[in-house]
Amino acid sequence: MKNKKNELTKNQKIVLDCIQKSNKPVKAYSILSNVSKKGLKAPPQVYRALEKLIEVGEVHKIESLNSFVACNSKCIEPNGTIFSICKSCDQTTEVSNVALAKFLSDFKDMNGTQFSGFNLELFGTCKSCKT
Amino acid sequence: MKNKKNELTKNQKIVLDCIQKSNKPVKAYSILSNVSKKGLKAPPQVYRALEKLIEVGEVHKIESLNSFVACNSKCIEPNGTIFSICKSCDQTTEVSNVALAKFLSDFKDMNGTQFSGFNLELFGTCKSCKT
DNA sequence: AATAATTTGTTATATTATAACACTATCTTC
DNA sequence: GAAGATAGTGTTATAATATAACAAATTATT
Repeated sequence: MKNKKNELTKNQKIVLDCIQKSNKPVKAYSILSNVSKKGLKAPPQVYRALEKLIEVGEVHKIESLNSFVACNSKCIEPNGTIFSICKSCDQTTEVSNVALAKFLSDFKDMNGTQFSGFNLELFGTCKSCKT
Repeated sequence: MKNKKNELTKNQKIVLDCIQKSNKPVKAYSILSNVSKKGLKAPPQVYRALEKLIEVGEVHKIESLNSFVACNSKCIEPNGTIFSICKSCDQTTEVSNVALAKFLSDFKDMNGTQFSGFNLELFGTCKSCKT
């Protein structure tokens, strides 16, 4: 069942706020230490908020970094994520490329069945790390 | 520097063999318990073998499952991996689709720079889980 | 208000992964 | 084939990531 106004709860807001304020993917325990002053003192509190935020699409997990980012653009693809990740500094940005998103969404398996979701992580070197 | 014959070492062979015998991605600690009878008794022994096997391309890590699979096909793409993962049973297969691989390899960032690598995980429901 | 569902706070513990160090084996080159 | 370099091994300890389980509090529904 939903929240009355379909809004995020206190803890979920606190965690989301923390993630949004970072310009890089954040690790769960880093979130935990950042929000401990706001009353979230144990891992489950953070992980539960993360789970919900991911479910509603406000947050994505960067699997290869075990880290979390806020959804910036309002994703162009509801069933998939595309990230560009700097191998050197972990700076990560959500890639909004219509052609790529469409290619992936439309992609079918050998039996012609469409996949229900995808996650693409592109690795490279970011601008600041190149110089 | 390489091994004399450019071969895998004993521990690397043991770990690779264990992964190849599985029809699903295997977790590091599952490998550990499977190979303990062959003398690998501590996590670092497994993780070091995995690191090398990944480096030489014999094994890939499935990030969203924290698990490892053997490279079956000899990948069509040297710099990227594409997996199809069953959401229900974790059955995973490496996808060898030339068009998709080419699309991803050729994909460029906003500045026109090619990425150096990619990992794509496609989620769906496998044949046996559908029935 | 009574019930149901969700969220919270908390403790404990499971799971995944690496640091550090002493030692051994192999490779290189002279 | 000895000396130094490189890579792999065995081991202990611990770091980092994530979840189970349960009681209490909050919010929504009737």
